[in-house]
This record gives sequence, structure tokens and C-alpha cells, in this order.
Amino acid sequence: MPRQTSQNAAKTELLETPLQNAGIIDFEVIELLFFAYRDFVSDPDQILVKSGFGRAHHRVVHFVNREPGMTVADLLETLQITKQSLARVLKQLIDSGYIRQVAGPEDRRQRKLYPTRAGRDLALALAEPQSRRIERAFEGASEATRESVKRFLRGMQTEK
Amino acid sequence: MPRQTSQNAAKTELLETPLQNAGIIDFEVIELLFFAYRDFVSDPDQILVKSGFGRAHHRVVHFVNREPGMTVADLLETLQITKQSLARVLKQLIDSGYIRQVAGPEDRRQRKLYPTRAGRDLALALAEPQSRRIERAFEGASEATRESVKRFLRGMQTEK
DNA sequence: AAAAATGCGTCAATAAAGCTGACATATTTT
DNA sequence: AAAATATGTCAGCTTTATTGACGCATTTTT
Repeated sequence: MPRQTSQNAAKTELLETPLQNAGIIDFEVIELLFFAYRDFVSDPDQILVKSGFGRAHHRVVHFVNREPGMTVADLLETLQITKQSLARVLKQLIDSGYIRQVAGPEDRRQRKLYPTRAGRDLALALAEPQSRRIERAFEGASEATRESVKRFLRGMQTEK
Repeated sequence: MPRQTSQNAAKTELLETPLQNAGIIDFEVIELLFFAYRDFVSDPDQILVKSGFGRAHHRVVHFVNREPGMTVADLLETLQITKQSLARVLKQLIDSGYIRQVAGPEDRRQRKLYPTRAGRDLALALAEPQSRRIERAFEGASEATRESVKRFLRGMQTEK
């Protein structure tokens, strides 16, 4: 039984029973996602501290490598952050020689973003431990199972 | 062909080809995890701003509800953050009446954490949109498929 | 009993990464 | 010519994390 203070209001009652899956609420998968993602991003973090960069830099380097020539606006849309947030990170990556900007060939207001060779190497180095982790998690899984997992992850996204 | 400056060093060469899955590197799943998690945490964020809380509060409320009676040390271990980081967030939740502390019955140095009724209600309200999202992502999936996804997510965790 | 270790709280300083709002510049569209 | 767009930047603020140091109560070890 919960211990109670003298003014035993219902709102301050102590609850001792663990909150478990009930009705639509799926606490198990909620936690699995939390732990999976927590450990997933911890891999590149260790590489990044050596370069003096953080997670924000990682995301920028990743997407610019995945889609060279993307504009600043594209990147903002993908990352769902503000222009001012991106600015600092992007500037550091450009100054360090990992990313370069080229004025858009049609619309010269645009700044198209490209990785340098160093930028590509960094993206690959960061992806490696994450891919190893994914491969380990898929160990022994059939192609159908892999597709199911991908379908689930796609379904988790907000469709726009 | 990439445009080049006059001092054409290999390191600053512009790369125009998209970086795709190669060898062990699985960029597709890396991105799926990024987008899935980004949207997954965006749901509770909207509820939290109303209470003046953030993601850190969410995590604490969640785990204390899942395992009432856990100690501060347990929580630090679960969240993998420092004591000082937790302190502020925990204090706010206690002051707001969502969580209460009880001295450990055996070891009185310990502070065992319990949710109040209000704390439980908050945890449920935050879990609801996330569960809806999970349910939607699983739509039409067999029990076996659901288990496969959970196995994958478990495999993503660092084993300790 | 004294000393050491443990669990927790707190003070202070710092950093990363985001935010809002305002404004400037170059360029394109109307 | 005027308006809209793409980008950059200044200034200030917030949240969430960090490290290091220290204090207090309690338990364990010597």
C-alpha cells in the first residue's frame, strides 16, 4: 500500500504498480525505440568528438552526401530546424573543408551543397559503426523480415 | 563534372554522385531510423510545451511510471545522463507534484521514486499519440512480423 | 569506534544545439 | 518598379547536457 501524507488528496496519491501495456498503449515498443535510438546515435558521437563536431554536423554531412547539390532550403526541410540553427553548423563544415557551396546554375540565389572528398570520407566513417549495428540487429533475418522492419519504420514517419 | 577551383587538391574536390548503399553500409535503414525517431518524439513534444516541460521530463515521467520505486541511481543508469542533468528535471517534476520521493526502506540513503496520480495521467497522455503512431505503422502486420520488428529493435541496443 | 565508501543533492561554470525576431543582400518574379 | 524568394547574419534566449567540487546522511569496512 502506498504511504500517504496527512492531506491525502487523490492527485498526490503514490502509485506503486508498474504502468504496463493497456488498451492501445504499447509501452514496450515505445521503450524499444528509445533504447535503440539512444545506442544507435552513440556510435558516431565518439568519432565526432575527435573532429570537434556534434550530432548536428553529422546530420548535415550525411544528407549532403546522400544528395549532393541539395540547397540550403532542402536541408532545412529535411532536418526540420530553423535557418539560424543550420547556419552555425553549416559554416563550420564549410570552413573546415568538408562541404562546399556552389551558386545554383538556374537560380543563382540558391546555394547548392556538395561534399568534398574529406566530407565523403567523414560520412562513410560515421555510417560504418551504425551499419555494423544494423547488420547485427538483422543477423539471421530473412529478406522478408528485413522488408517488414523497413515498412514499419516507414510507417512511423509522419506522411506529408 | 564537378566544377573546380584553380588549386585543385584531391581533398577539396567536389563530389556530385549520391552516396548509396555500398558494402556493409546501409544508408537506407540509417535514414529510416532518423526519420522514424524524429517524428515519433514530435508527438509528445506538443503536449509537453503546454505544461512547460521538455523531452527530458518526458523520459523521467515515463520510466518512473514503468518502474515505480526505482532509485535515482537506477534512473541515471537507464537514461545514461549525469546526476546534475537529472537533478533539475527531477526537481521540477517533484515540485509540480508529478513525482514523489520516499526514503528507501532498507537503505535510507536511497530515494525511491513514485508517480502521483497526476504523474500517471501525464505518462499516459504522452504515450497515447506515440502508441497510435506505432499501431498505424504495424497496420495489417501479423503477430510474427511484430515480433520481428521488436527483435530488430532489441538487437539495436548495446548489450551490457 | 573510526575511517572509508556510497547515494544523493547542489553550486558554479561551460557547451551544444536549438529557438525567435529583425534586418541585409542578391536575385528572380510579378 | 515592386514584390517575393533564397540566403546570410546579428543579437539574445532556452533547453539539455557536460565537468568538477563539495556537503550531508547513511552504510560498510577496517
